[in-house]
Amino acid sequence: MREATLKEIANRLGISITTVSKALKNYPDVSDKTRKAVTALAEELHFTPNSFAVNLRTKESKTIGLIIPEVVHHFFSGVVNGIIAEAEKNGYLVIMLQSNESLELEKKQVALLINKRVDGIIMSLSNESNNDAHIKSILEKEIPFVQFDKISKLIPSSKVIIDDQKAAMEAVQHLIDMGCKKIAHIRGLDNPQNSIDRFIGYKKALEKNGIPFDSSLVYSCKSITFEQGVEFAKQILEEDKGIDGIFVITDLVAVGVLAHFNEKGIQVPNQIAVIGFSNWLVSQVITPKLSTVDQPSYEMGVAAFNLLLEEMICRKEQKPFEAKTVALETAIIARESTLKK
Amino acid sequence: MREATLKEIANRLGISITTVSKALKNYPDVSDKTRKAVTALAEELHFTPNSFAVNLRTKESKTIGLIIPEVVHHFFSGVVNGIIAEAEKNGYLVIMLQSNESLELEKKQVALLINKRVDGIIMSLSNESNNDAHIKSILEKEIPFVQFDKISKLIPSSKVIIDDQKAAMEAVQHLIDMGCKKIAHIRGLDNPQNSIDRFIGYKKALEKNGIPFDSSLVYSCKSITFEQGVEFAKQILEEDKGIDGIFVITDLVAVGVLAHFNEKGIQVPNQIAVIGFSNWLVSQVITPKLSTVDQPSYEMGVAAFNLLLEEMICRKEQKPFEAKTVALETAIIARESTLKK
DNA sequence: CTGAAAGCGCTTACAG
DNA sequence: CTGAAAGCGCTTACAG
Repeated sequence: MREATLKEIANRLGISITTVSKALKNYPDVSDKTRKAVTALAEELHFTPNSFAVNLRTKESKTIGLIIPEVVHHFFSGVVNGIIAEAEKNGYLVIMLQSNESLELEKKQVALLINKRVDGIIMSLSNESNNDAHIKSILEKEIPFVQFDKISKLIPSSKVIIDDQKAAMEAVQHLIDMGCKKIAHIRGLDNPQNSIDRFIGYKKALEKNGIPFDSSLVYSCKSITFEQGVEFAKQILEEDKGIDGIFVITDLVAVGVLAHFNEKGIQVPNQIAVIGFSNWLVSQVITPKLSTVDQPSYEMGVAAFNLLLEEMICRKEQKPFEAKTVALETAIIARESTLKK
Repeated sequence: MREATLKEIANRLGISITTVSKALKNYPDVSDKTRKAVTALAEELHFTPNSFAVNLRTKESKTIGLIIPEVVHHFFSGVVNGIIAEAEKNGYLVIMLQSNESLELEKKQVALLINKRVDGIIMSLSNESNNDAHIKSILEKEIPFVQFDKISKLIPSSKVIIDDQKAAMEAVQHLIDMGCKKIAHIRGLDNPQNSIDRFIGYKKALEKNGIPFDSSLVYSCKSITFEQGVEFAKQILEEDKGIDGIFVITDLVAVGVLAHFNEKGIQVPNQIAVIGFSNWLVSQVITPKLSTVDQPSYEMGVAAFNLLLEEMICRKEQKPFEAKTVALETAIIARESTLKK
């Protein structure tokens, strides 16, 4: 089946392509009669404008690029949802790419998106990535660009983040409010900013409550896994330091802690309370249900797209654009693992 | 920064656009000297062909569309990974859209992709979707089309599936092998093919083992949720029919069953064994660890893209194309919830 | 109110 | 080996 074109409609109606185009775009300088004839025939032929031609003329693709380290994480799929939905609402489609935490791949993918001439790029950096040339090339070409979650502070673009320090402080405060006196922290890897910030938040909360910081109560993950949680739980029981609350870097690890405590018959939260971070699905279906910090992933996606849209509009209208950083609110979700009876 | 064009290169070098184009595309009828001059200048100017113009000329976008019900599911993110990676390897980019299980949205999204003139579409249907007009319109326009996972048999397109009947049979056989005598099935919604096939597999396994089918042992989900699993677990205990094994449509629901059994002190698997389907992350971190059926999600994505590529090539070369169905192997993952002591 | 014309940036059949 | 020309399908400034 051949696709209908403006030309075909024009020929059939014995009018010019110009007039057909105007009629379909509701330009005011077309007679009602002509407009009706055109729209009727367009409908009949299932005419839709050839987007390749439109792109070429308007120099816009109404498509944006999205690069993330991995969708598999529950958090990222939430963000992806938000971006795609908000983009669709605004007439944009989203090309998705995954760097799999590889700087090499990430560079190639940025080049692909630039060649594709997407109208903008949203990105969460791979762990290896920082202020590299490929990112600079985006900014140099003045392609609208937004970073989210795993960002580089060195790159002057709009950003969407959460306040990890504050969120961690609130989590630890929650444990304190529940009556915990000796609170351990299972922290993340050394490098990532959010791991560092959550650790700082933990310390600040202790300080604020006049609890002395004790570095022997901090356990550093070698990997972010269920098994790592089991291991530290075991260690904590063996050491028997009187710990009565644990703030864990992320839910997956916290679930490992709970699994071991369950096995050993430790009463959670009455003997030891546990709070995680991220509000994964798994935290709601584990027994006891895990208290955690909710990151608004969908909203993060929405915010990221809207920042991008703002920049795309500014660039198009040749107006000055100033990068913004949006920090989204997190929320403590108190469930069984901290609500003492 | 203005983008370099063929015209600019031609002007600077005092040759024709035609020759520049040919030189860059390694046509044989260009002198070595000219070719070198062209490639050198192209490099210097960071020339990349304007993809909008290329699309218009070649009538190809080197972009495919992907519609899935939800990325949040661990299974779908695996498939998405596979599709994106394999597409990238072959020079294609992927526009992703989510139907959120809404037929309405799905229809709009198909229209968006058609208007966008993607080179092909890969899709997993929403639960409400079947042999609807929007799908037919894809086939009528001869847009290469591949279905995966949640497919409609009525639609004559290539498909990538698992053999749900066989997988379900194996799951139930596993329960029987573990000594279960009275096996219940918590089945999925009425419409989806995989829900139907798993139910058929359940019946076949019983039949094969000479166990009479008892429709009162089949529980039909109204929604695929944790809560639904809790509810049926409660009902099963109340009815007290002597059920000693349950095959559950998917892990999320199975986890709900386990949660309720844990709460009531039911010994799993010794009193009642439970097996799920899909091998979600959550099934490995729950106590007891959930036995399940592993679906090869990444491989499914790779296979789906390759089937699509095959069709895209055939269409382009105007060769006849015949739809194929690829069925991937599943595997029983036996964990604590079925391994009786 | 209508339409001829230029042009977006490329590709390719054709002539020389 | 090189290039003029047509054309992909649209948009829009301009003339009438």
